[in-house]
Formats: sequence, structure tokens, C-alpha cells
Amino acid sequence: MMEGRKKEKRMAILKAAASVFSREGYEKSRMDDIASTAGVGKGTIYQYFNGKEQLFQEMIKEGFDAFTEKLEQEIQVSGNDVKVFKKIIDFSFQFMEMNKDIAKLIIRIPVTMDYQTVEWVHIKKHQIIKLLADLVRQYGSSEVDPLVAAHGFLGMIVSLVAENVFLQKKYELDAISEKMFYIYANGILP
Amino acid sequence: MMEGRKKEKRMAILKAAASVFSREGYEKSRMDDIASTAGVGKGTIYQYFNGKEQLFQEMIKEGFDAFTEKLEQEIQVSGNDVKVFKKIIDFSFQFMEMNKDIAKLIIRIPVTMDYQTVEWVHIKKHQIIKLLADLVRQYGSSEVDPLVAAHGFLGMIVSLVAENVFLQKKYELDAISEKMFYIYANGILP
Amino acid sequence: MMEGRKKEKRMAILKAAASVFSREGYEKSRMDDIASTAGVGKGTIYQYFNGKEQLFQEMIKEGFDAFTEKLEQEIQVSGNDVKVFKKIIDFSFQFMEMNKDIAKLIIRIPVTMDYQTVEWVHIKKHQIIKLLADLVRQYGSSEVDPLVAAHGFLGMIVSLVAENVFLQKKYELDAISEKMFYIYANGILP
Amino acid sequence: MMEGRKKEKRMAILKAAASVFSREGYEKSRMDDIASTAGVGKGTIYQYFNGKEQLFQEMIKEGFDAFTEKLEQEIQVSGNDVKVFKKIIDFSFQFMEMNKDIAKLIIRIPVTMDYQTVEWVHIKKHQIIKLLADLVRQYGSSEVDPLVAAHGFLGMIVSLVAENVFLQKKYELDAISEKMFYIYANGILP
DNA sequence: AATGAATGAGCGTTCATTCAT
DNA sequence: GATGAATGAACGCTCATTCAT
Repeated sequence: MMEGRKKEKRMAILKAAASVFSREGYEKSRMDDIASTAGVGKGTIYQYFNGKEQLFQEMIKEGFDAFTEKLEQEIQVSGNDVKVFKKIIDFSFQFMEMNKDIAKLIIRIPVTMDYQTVEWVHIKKHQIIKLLADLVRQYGSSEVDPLVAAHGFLGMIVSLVAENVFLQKKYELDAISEKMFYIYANGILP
Repeated sequence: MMEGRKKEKRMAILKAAASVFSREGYEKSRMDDIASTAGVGKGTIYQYFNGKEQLFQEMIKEGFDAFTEKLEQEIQVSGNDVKVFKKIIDFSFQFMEMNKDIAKLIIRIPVTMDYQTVEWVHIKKHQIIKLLADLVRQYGSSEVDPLVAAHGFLGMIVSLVAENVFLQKKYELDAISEKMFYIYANGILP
Repeated sequence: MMEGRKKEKRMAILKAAASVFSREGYEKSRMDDIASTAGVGKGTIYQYFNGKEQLFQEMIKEGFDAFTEKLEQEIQVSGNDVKVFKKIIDFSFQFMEMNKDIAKLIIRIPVTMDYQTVEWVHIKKHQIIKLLADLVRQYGSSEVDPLVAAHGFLGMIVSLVAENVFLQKKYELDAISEKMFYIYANGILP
Repeated sequence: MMEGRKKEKRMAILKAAASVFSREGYEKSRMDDIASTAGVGKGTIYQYFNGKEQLFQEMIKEGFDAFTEKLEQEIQVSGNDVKVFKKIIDFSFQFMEMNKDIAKLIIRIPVTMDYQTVEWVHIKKHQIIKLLADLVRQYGSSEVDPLVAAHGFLGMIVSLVAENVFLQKKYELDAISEKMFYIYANGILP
């Protein structure tokens, strides 16, 4: 019971934090603003988090973990097929579409964020890259360098997600996804 | 003469700004720090720029313009050959390697920057994408969507440049460039 | 019974308050800390006291009253002899040694304490001074001003008690007491 | 010139600090208040002092140093006579009368003040006590313990100064001084 | 033109107090 | 009665900007 209430309030604060941080950026975000967005008093935030910085970190970590976890599930349920890359693109587009706040913040972790968090994100990102590199090894030509290919794949996705997330221009994500997969699979040469 | 002196001082401030902003991030950078790095008094900056925000904008704009300008030259001097993409990758790597300060800031324009600057950067980026899309139309298969391909290309470059710029891990850029070009040209499939 | 329980809890809070206030000073003491030291919930304190300030006042008052009461007893049981001053010194040293928390706070009532409490302490102090002045009148030379002599006596005691209470340097209180009494009785001149 | 201006402003801040700290106590004093009392902006204080704590320390130190310095002069110019104790009492009364702000603070250094400052004050106080003990050795009976006598002397002075400083009751300091000297010299016994 | 001392708006955080359970 | 989660007023300090020199 009690536990449920506390979990709920914690989630409300995290959600408000994601919204405000993503709209204002870390430095310009005010704890006041996050508190009133979450519908709690300013002091309440400090019952759940040590301070602004830890609040930011927790939010990023939970968001990124949710993405990674679901991405891994997605990969596992996909059959043994190169189409897994298409699935990944689709999933990424959908996840980021549904979690724009977190997406914005993950794509551009403030350069000034403490070294620990930056490093944490870096490690997480490389876990994803390793995952992708393994898939490239499995389905790709032996001519391609798996790590470079994985990096490139992630870069492509991020570039298009960013376009969608930051600029509020709606693309037909399905069509884009298909086209991007084609390019990644076959290259641009005739 | 006088003009020359002023230009010099302006450049000194811009250079100092790039260094400090890139090291500290926009919000944590202090005008004091930029002034002493530039070797001028704090008040002097306000003789050349309206304030912190405009200083940041001018710096970004000049940096990005320099990149775009030289990129266009590079494209024009490159022969009529698909190898132009390889040249672009090489050029990007080199430019970013030599202008890491600007590179960092361009890659992660603070989310908080005013809408005008974000929009300005967006327009500039799309000029580059159009340029790239034209090249795709010229040398690529008719099966690929030129805009998506251009986006993907830029994403790949940025992803690898970011790795190099932020993490101080030195890659052998030449080798990476070659591998990336192969993937972009032929895709990952066997 | 109920009454007994309440009294006990009240005493526990007062004791905890004396300990914390004396260790941290009035302003730096936190009600949280006092509550947990007393082994009660934070809200419980407010069932027994109006707030932080009143808690402090009650504690001081009870401590001071205990001192004055016992001091008066001590004086009454002492025979009709100038040695009563020696007894007073001994008693003060012993009392303060056993109630260091209260001693610290009485010696240095925070300047910020509300005027009422300061005035209350002042009145109590002057009751003691009157008591002492009467003794001076009784046993001292007619040349000395009883009030000034009483003030001086108290000052001497406080000065030495403070040294002992604040600095944790253990003096041989008996020896000191003897020496101080000699000086007060005979003066420093040969 | 410039130096003069800066020194003046520094002094103005120190004076305002003494006034506010002595009226409100350390913790309740607000930097805002000190600034406006000094007639400067809040930020200006931070150009001259590192923060609230250092401001308090500097003020105490300069005040105490001024007292000690002048006290030593007073002792030296006093002839070789037991009357030096009378001079010390007079001087102390006068100094504290003219520097009530500092006097209040010296008498009751907040218990919570950082250990360094408390220790610094303690050392200074013991320098004075040594000075007094030497005088007792010089002019007093061989029967008295010089250190205890010095402590007692200081205690007497402080007790009466405190009465005067805190309670704004004006005594005829000259008369008190004479009476106190008599007691200290001859004791209270007939 | 160049400077840097002065300024004060702005914000993260603490903690005494309240009140629903 | 007893509790402790929630609250928000309060304050020290920072730093972009101004302006007298």
C-alpha cells in the first residue's frame, strides 16, 4: 500500500523531471518547476532524490535501461533473419516517439554532466553497439567491419530519430524505416 | 589598421569562447573565464558581442560556415566519381580533428539554445543534406531514397566523429574511413 | 500511570534536547535529530512543546531552576562560616561537571534567543547574585561593595567552569577551588 | 587612492557585519542585511570575503587583535605599580563600551563556530591570561596561584562587562572599577 | 576604446512545522 | 496519542551585465 503510494510519487517526479529537463535542458531546469509539474511540494523531491544531479541521473538511467531491455527482447523474438535490422529500426522509432523526453536527453547528454553519468551512458551505448555488431557478424558480409557497421547503423537511426524528435516534423516512420533498411542492407550503389 | 586590431581581438574572443564553451558546456561557462582566456578584460567582450548568448551563436555560426564552405569546395574539386563520398568522410574527420572545440558544440547544440540558433543550425544542416542527396542522386542506385540516404550518411559520420571527439580514443581514421565508405556503398549484406 | 508515561517521555525529550543543543548550538540543532535521540517521532515533540524555541526555553529553565534550588539548599546547610564560599565553588564545579550540556548552554545563552528568555535568565542570575551579596554582607569586610563582590565571585566561577566545560581539559577541581577561595577571601596582594 | 577606496569599503563591511552579527547572532544574520547596512550590494561582500563564515572570522580577529594590542600598550605605559590592574579594568570597560558589537561577540563566540576560530580565540585569550599571570607574579602575594588569579580577574571583568554590554544598564563604570580593584587586591574578608 | 569593481536577480537546498493516517 | 511524509519559506552564493574611470 504505502509502498505503492511512494512508488507512484517517485514515478510522477521522474516523469515531470523528464518533461522539464527535456524542455529546458539540465541547467535551465528549476526544481520549483519540476515540483509543480509533478504536483508535489519542492521539498518532497528531496525525500526521493538527493538533489538535482541525482534526479537527472536516475531519470536517464531508468529511461535508458528500459530502452535497452526492450531492445534486447525485440532482438530475441525476431527470427533468425536479416530483417532483424528492420525490426530494430521500427522499434527505435516507436520507442523514441513514445518517449520523446527521454529520447532528447539520451541523444544529447549535457556535455557538462558529471563524468560518472557520461561514462555510464557510454558503457550502455557500447553494449548496444556490441549487440548490433554481433548481428552484423551473423547476417552481414565478411567484407564489412562489424564495429564500424554497428556504429554506422546507430548513427543512421539517431540522425533520423533526432530529426523527428527535435523538430516535431512528422515523417511517415514506416516508409522511412523501409528505405533506411534497404540502404543499410544493399548500399547506395547501383 | 584599427580594423585589423579589432578583427584580431574579436577572433581571440571567439577562439577563447570555443575553447571554454566546449570544455565546460554553455551554462557552466563563465564570461570571466572566456575573458581571461582571451587575454582581455571582462567588459571588453561586451564591446564586440551583445552578451553570452550572442557570443555562443556567432561562434557556432562561424564554425559551421567554415565547415560548410570548405566541404563544398572539397566536393567541387573531387572528380565525377562515387569516391566523392570517401573524400567527404576523410574531410569531415580531418576538419573535426582540427576543430574539436567547434565539433563538440555543433554535434550537441545545447537543447536550451534559443530557437533561432537551433533553427539556423537546422537549415545549415539541411543545406548539407541537400548537397549529399544530390550526390546520391548522381552516383547512387535509383532504388535508394536520396534524402534518407543523405541523412544516413551524415548520421554515420557524426556517430564516428563523436566517438573520436568526445572520448579521446584515437582511431586510425584512414582505416575507419575506408571501411565506412565500403559499407555505405555496398551495404552490409553479402 | 498515564501521567507517569507522559512525564517520562517529556523528560526524554528534554534530555535529548540538552544533548543536541549543547553539541550543535541552537541554530544548527535539528528537530529531527532531537527526536531520534529521544527515541520518539518528530511529530511527538510538538505534542509536548510548542516548537523549537519553547523547547529550548523549557530546557534552560528547568536546568537553571535545578541549579538554583540545589545551590540554595547547599547554602542553608553550610554552617555560619565564611567557608560557605568554598562550598559554593565546590558545588558549582560538581554540578557543572555533572550537567555539562546544561552548563554550556547557560554560560552562553545564544545571543539570538528571544528577549523573554534572556530576561528570565537575567532575573535568575540576579537572584543568585543577591544571595551571594547577602553572604558577602554577612561575612565580608564592610569595605567591599557586596554587589560588585557577588558579581566578581560569579564571574570567577563561570570563567573557570567554562574552561573546564568547553575545553575538556580536566583540572583538579579541588585544588583549583581551594586556590580560588583563597584569592577571593584575601586578595592577591601580599 | 584605489587602495584607500577598497580599504574603506572593506571596513564598512566589517563594521556592518559587527553590528548585524552582534544584534542577530551568527546564524540569524543575513548577508542581505549586512550588505544593505554597509550600503553595498550583496555581491560586493563576496569580492572582499569568501563567505559568511570568513567574514565573521575576520571581524572577530581584527576586533580581538585591536583589543589585545591596545591592552599590551596600556600595560607597558603603566608604571611599575599594582595599580596596573586598575588600569586594565578601566581600559577594558572603556574599550568594550566603545566596541559593544565586538564585545558581545567575543564574550559569546557561537558554540557552533568552526573549530579553527574557537581555537584561535582560545589561544588569544590565553595570551592575555599569561600576561595577567605575569603581573600577578610581579605584584601579588606568593601565596596566590598566578594562573587561577588571572582567570579569576578576567572572569570578574567579563562578568561586569557582560552586564553592561548585554543589558544596556548603565553603571558608573569608574566607581565599579574602583570597587572591583579593591576586592581583587584585598579580598572580601575584613 | 578598455577595464574590472559593483550589482542583484535567480536558484538549489534545508528544516521547522503541519496533518492525514 | 504517535507518527513521519509533505510542505514552502528562507537564505547563501554565483555570475551575466553595467558603468564610472
